[in-house]
Amino acid sequence: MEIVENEQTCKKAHLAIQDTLDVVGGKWKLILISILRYGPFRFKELSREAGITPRVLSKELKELEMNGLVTRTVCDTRPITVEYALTDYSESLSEVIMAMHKWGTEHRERIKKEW
Amino acid sequence: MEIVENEQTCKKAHLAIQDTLDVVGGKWKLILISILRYGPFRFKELSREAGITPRVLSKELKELEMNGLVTRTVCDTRPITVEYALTDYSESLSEVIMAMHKWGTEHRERIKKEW
DNA sequence: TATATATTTGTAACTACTTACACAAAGAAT
DNA sequence: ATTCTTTGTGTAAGTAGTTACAAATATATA
Repeated sequence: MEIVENEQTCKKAHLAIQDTLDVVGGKWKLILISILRYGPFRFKELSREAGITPRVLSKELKELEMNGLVTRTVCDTRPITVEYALTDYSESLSEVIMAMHKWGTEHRERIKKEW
Repeated sequence: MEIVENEQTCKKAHLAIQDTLDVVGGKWKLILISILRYGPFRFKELSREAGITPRVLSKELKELEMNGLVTRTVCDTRPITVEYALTDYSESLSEVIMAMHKWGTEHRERIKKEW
């Protein structure tokens, strides 16, 4: 019985990871969220900061908006500008972001020391 | 000066995230690691458990091995079997894995309650 | 009138990722 | 001799992700 239970726990575990990846997986979403943690950005600023083409940025932001992680606000300026900001809900991702930030930093240090 | 400092911090932050994604980003690596946390798996078991084709599994495991996260052990059985296991270093990813596991679980709950 | 701005979208090309399928090795079982 | 096993690899085909480029919109400036 132990083995079966463990198997089911294992399956549940990676389904949970899968759920997360479905929302913030891919090449850009976590990068964009980590940038927006520093404040709202306009479309072009985000594009430049992340090094992402407008075509893809537009698609990624739409998906983040649909998942309730980002808001899109049209500003009444000439020409019109659009501001993207994180939602309160996106705060729930802070542990994920911080853990990845920490690991990336430490891993880079480790690689450096190897040589 | 504040703005410039903030800009640099922001850039550093998403470079760290990028470093992490370079190692464990993509569709499969975090899934595989989360499975291997339940113990060593043989090639075919991993393939079945993750729902990944042999062709891709082989490539992913090689990359994980190159980055010091997984070991590959050939067992002296007939026919030969190969066991894959996590390294000690992979333990450093536990915060990332656990944070994603937690978020995925809670996000699924949230979605369920919406309806 | 001509030009410039910011935020997209449309199209086509290109690259990367993933799958499907067959097959190789090497001994074991029938 | 034939078939089965596990762990892969090779090839080709298909799907998804990304880029480059042009253009639309609406308005301001020269």
